[in-house]
Amino acid sequence: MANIPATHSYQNPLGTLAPRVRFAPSPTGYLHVGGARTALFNWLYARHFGGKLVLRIEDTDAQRSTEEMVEGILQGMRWLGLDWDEGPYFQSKRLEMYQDAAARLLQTGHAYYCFCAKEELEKRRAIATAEGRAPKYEGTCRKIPQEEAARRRAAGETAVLRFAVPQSGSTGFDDAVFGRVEFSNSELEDFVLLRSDGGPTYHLSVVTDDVDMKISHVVRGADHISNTPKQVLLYQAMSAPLPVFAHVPLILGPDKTRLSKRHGATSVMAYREEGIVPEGFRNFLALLGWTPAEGTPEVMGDAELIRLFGLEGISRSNAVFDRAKLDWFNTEYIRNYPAEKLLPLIKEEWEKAGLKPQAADHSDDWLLAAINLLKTRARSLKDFAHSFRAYFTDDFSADPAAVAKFLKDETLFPQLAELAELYALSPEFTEASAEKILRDFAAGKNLKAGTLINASRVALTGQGVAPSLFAVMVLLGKTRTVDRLKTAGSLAGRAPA
RNA sequence: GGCGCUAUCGUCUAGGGGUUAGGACGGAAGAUUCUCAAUCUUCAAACACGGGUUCGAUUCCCGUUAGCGCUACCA
Repeated sequence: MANIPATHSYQNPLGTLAPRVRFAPSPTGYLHVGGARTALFNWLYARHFGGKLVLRIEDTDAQRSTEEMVEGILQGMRWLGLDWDEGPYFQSKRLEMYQDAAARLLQTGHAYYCFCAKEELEKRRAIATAEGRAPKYEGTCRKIPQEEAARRRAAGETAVLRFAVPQSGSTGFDDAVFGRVEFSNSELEDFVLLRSDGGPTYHLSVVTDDVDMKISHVVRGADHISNTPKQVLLYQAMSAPLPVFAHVPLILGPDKTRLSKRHGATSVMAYREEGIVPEGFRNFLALLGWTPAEGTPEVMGDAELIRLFGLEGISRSNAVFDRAKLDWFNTEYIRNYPAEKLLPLIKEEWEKAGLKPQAADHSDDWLLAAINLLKTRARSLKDFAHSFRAYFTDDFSADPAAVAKFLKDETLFPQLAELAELYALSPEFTEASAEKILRDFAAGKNLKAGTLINASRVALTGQGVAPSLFAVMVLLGKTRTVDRLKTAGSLAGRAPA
């Protein structure tokens, strides 16, 4: 703990040297944006303090959990570069432990068997709701003497195990983000610990595991605030020290409702598909609900994020997921990445688009030069396989809007062909020479150089937007430049000149 | 419905008893003229409402409203 910055308050109720945090997703869906942000915060916290991140898969709901989702979550974490130090542990493999914990709770009088039929409870709940009463379990079976309950169990009667919530007083905790949160015990119902099939429910498995795994800081979504008092009660019943709870506000869609499928991409892998670079996504996510000290630039790499991260910077209000800002982060990262780092990522995009790059000189160096020329204009990795396609293959088509804007005048085609001849004849082919030839040619024809430049750009790249034309020419090389200028007419959808 | 949490530009947020309420994204305008998705410059844009407390509230307190969360033999 020697290198903990003094600016960050650090308390560790478990007294372990460094914090132990966990990310505990339920594999009932892919790693979604909210889950990824929770994972990220835990990861940043662990890395900042040199602690451990435990990955735990909460798959006690056998109906809804699938192996495919487990793999999806792991994939998402790997893509985001969030490595964990322990696990993944699977709750489905720790069932005995929960049952032991439940047995102890029964023994110590903190739990009791409930024989009420599920259907009956549902009916009662429905009536209570209809009458405007709180649909809370009345504690009917709490009155059953222990011996009688044991007898009925032995006779084979099915039952769930419920936690006996204190009937008065209140339960609270000091949240690192929200401060003191207090709930009256009368608001809490005798929640189920063990289902009738003997499987644990969420509350039991979470706190049993968090205690067993010596989790010092529970950093999770704010949707768990209301669950926390039940868990606090469980810690107390188990005579275990409370961890620090830090609840993180939720991420909402643009309509301010909880982020969900109807807001588009919900799995983080969908962002990879869209050409988002992981570090950019991570940076964006980190700033949703957390702000470092004032004056820090928003673009921060891992090291900076880890150095600055702390629970005290977490906000208490929900944050709206702003796609435009994500895209901005993405462009920042792409432009600041060295081409060497971009190349493998871009190769994936080419593969996905079925594009086989034909480098002018067949070398990676050429590809890197091309990437360096283009990267300041990229918004997504996908651009390299789509709007930048013409740089990497001769098999491309023109953007109709660009043609309409710069290449609609038919008289341009013979001019471009003539210009192409000049280039073909020129012994020199540099940015300066290419520019001189074009400008001289334009002057001779009494044409505006800009008109010719713009037309050439479309002819060469199929796009209305590109880097400086002469840089593009040199990059493409003389042969391609000449060819494309000559065939501009067919590219524009007209008969070849 | 009950309980809990939250409330500063459209969005992410800084700030905090007296400020021209700051920044970033996005938007608008201009510059550049070889395009803009590049670059530079400029602009618009917020303290939810009502009561207190106070010399003074956006800031503290209470209420209202709104949003979100929880209210399962899901997690």
